[in-house]
Amino acid sequence: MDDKTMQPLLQHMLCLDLYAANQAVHRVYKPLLAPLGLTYLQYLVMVGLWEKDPLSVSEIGARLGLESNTLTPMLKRMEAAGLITRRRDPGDERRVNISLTTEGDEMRAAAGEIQRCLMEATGRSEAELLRFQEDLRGLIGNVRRAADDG
Amino acid sequence: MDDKTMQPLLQHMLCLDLYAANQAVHRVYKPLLAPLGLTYLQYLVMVGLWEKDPLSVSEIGARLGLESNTLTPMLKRMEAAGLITRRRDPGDERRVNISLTTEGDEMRAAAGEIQRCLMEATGRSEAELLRFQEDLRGLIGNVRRAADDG
DNA sequence: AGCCTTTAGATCGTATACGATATAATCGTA
DNA sequence: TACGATTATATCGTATACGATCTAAAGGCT
Repeated sequence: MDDKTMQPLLQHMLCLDLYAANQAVHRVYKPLLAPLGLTYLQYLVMVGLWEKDPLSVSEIGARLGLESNTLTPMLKRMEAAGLITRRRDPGDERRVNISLTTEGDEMRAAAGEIQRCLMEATGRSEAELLRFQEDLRGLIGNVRRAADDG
Repeated sequence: MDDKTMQPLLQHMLCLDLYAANQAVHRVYKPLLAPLGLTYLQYLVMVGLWEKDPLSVSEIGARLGLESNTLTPMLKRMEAAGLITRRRDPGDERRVNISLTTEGDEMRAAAGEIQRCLMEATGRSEAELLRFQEDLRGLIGNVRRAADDG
């Protein structure tokens, strides 16, 4: 086994493909979200709020794998854009409840079409995507456990 | 079909899983790379240079899907850290050749072990990972084509 | 009640990302 | 050979990410 095979070749690295896949998906979303004035991450927050409203900052963080250091500035931008409101929870003053404004709620109508575009962009059937997603989630679980242990 | 099924549920969104997968891998790498003083992205650049040296900025960009607006500042940081050198190509003064310093080249030795840790973190066999990677690359290709067309 | 710990957000500094734009070098072609 | 188009990199502004640290509120325990 020579030097070449001992080192991680870029073309063999799964991490790079995950990086590239995420980037590619991000790039499909951007032009679809631009007319709504939403970034990719902001869209993911909106999807969460369309499911359940209100959500605390940490509840949003649990869904997206992010913490207040990333979320607080972004949520302030979304508040300034008139998409959401931020209010201290009366029952627990540590928590900040995030709610959709009327304007934010009305964007929900555009989301179905965006999701359809994404499905189509993958060139896969719904069944294929579900199988792939299941595989991906198993891998995520393993990697997260490894990160927490190590 | 009610409102709920018309909207993209967060738990069904593949994009979120790709986002989470990338994040999880990133988090496994970080502590492994910290002793080397490398960020995740800087590591990916180093891997490229361990394969071929020198590389131009755009050659690195083609491998990582990034452009000079991201790479130039990062490469300057790597230069300041003594990992690489940046020199204009004498044959084409538009190009900037990136080369490893002796210190940068010597880090190569640590890369094999890091790669092994990552493989292990996935909890998958090499064959399983290759199959998954092939699937992922197919999906990336489709999504990129969709992004370029649309 | 007093006090220690935990929890939820916020802040700061640094490092990606990327659209838009600028600049200089090279190329193509009339 | 002049000159518009293209190419390679750099710069700027804004938006993520995240480790480290701070503050305030809540919880637990004596």
